[in-house]
Amino acid sequence: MAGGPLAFAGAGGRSTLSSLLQNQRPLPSSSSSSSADAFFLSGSSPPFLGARAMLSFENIHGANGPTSSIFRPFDNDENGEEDIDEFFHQPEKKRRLTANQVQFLEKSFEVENKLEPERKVQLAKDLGLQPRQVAIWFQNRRARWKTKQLEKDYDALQANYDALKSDFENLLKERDALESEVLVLKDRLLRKDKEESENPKLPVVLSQEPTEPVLASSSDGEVSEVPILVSKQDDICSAKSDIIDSDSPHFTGHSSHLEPADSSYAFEPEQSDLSQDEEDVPSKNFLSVFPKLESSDYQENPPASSCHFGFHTGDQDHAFWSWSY
DNA sequence: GCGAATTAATTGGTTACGTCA
DNA sequence: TATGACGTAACCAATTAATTC
Repeated sequence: MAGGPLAFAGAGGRSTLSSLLQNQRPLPSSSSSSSADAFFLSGSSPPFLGARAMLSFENIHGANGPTSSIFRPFDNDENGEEDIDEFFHQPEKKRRLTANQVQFLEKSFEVENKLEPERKVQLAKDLGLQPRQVAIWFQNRRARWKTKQLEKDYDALQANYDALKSDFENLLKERDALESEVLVLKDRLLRKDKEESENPKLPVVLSQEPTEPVLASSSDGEVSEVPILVSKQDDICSAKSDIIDSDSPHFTGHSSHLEPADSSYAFEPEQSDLSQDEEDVPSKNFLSVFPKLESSDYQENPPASSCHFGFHTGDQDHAFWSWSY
């Protein structure tokens, strides 16, 4: 950002001798004796060359009317001293650049918004301006460009923010919907558990001797296999829900029937499960339990049916295996 | 005539570079 | 040769003031 040797010259307000020499605008308020001294002592071009050059350009392009009397003294040596004095008391008027000058500068700015010294001099020459004026124009033009750029950036950021906000709100709505769905499903499971607990059949099946429940008799004495299997699977599902939701009041009761092989890790999600989507959490969590359980003696006797969960139930293992087949 | 917007120019500060002791 | 002081130029942000609308 800092100015290098290739940067353009004379834009600063530093009160060095060279900058004073470059200061071509003897405004009444700023025309100090130092600048005048610099002018007279240096013996170089008058510090008013800028305005003069501007007017000369205007004369060339016929933009701003007749030549100002200000510059007659510099063109006429006859009464120069008197006119110089008149010049010093002439109020300086800021002249706007002509449309042609601005257009030329704009095109140049589009090519490169930094101004090398050679380019500055060339532009000044082409436009009939002081190099300092060209430098100032580029400086102001960069400032305007930066302001517009900031506005653009702000708009872009605002749009980005709005889009993200909208996405976030949609996600919140989606989350709320999913939470509602989870509540409905939980409620359904609880009701199911309640119905099962009120129905004496199902708990009895699980608490019976292993060999008997396989083909348990119904209350009317008929042997029925299918209903029992279905009931057991339903019960497993209930257990599943209890595992998921250990806060459930039914959890303790069922845990006596479906005691995990090793409770120290049975409810511990596998590492890989931690990164899973929360979608369908219950089933995933539920399934994630059983690979752990496989590490027990269950692994030595691979099940033939999906109902073999390998719960470490001690003597009751027989009941499961019998039931499984 | 007046106020707002635009813009040329100034001011003051910072930084990079060259020179010199 | 390395280094610090100094001068110079370029740059920027903020501001002023003339001009235009």
